[in-house]
Amino acid sequence: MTRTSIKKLLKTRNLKATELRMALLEIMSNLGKAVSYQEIQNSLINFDRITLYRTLNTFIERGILHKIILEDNQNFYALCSIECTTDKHQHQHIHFQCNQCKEVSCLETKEPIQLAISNHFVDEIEITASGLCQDCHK
Amino acid sequence: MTRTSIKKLLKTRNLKATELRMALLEIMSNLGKAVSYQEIQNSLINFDRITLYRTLNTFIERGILHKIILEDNQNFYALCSIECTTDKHQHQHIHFQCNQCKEVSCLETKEPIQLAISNHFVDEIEITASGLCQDCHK
DNA sequence: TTTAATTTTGCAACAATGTTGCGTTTAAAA
DNA sequence: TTTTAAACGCAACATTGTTGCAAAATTAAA
Repeated sequence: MTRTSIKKLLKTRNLKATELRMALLEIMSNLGKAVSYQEIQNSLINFDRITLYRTLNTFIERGILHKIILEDNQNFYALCSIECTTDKHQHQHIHFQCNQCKEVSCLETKEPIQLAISNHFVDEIEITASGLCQDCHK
Repeated sequence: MTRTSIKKLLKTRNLKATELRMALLEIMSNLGKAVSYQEIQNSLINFDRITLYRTLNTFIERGILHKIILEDNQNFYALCSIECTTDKHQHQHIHFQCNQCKEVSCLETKEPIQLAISNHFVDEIEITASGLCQDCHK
């Protein structure tokens, strides 16, 4: 994403284009993958961690980012597809972490994920898988 | 579980029957559901939190408990079915959290959960669902 | 029952992250 | 340029994760 398109995105979500917000979205879009909280912190320079904390939450609320929670309690963040809105995240994908390179990717599914559980009224489903990615599988 | 059967369980996993371990397993088996870390702490009296931390990890390593990680980074813990061993957790179930009463339950699936992702070699799958449980659905 | 060996505990100490309040600063509209 | 609502940055505190190590407890053996 260019700086201009990032500004546009922020405007559509009624958010001001502040320095940290711009920097965060530039990093996320440049990396083009799910990014761990650690990696986000390491990529930013001269930032305030409380502001980052609030920025991440704001972006999640406004449907710009989604959070991926993995086994070791490490949080990853990924850009939402354009369909996400302030009201609701619309993800039809699986989160996959490679056990070797530790990269996390969002894998789109062709068909909506369905899950019927007797006596339970399912609203949201989250699927996380781990194993080896193509690059790490010899 | 009776205190005797808890002691037996610990022995099969080569663990000494210490006070906190007994108390923790009594709580877990009495409640008979997935329990949040908070709730565990609140149910215990006069305990050392580092010991609890290590006890939980030990139990997970030895296949006595499994950890359930939910969206808000709240960890729940549940007793493993008898099939879990030191080497590997053998869970074929879905973790469901009710959005209203916040209870978490482990729902067994009749058939093994399968998931094929092109170019990815899936080892483990974790499925978390949220919605309303039977009691909260009017 | 007492002893011995090993495990486990409990404390200190530190790190990382979550969370809120509030005065100051900034972005963006007027 | 001025204005104003939004956002920041700092203080302050809470929770949880994590390791090392000496003391205590459990268990098996004598």
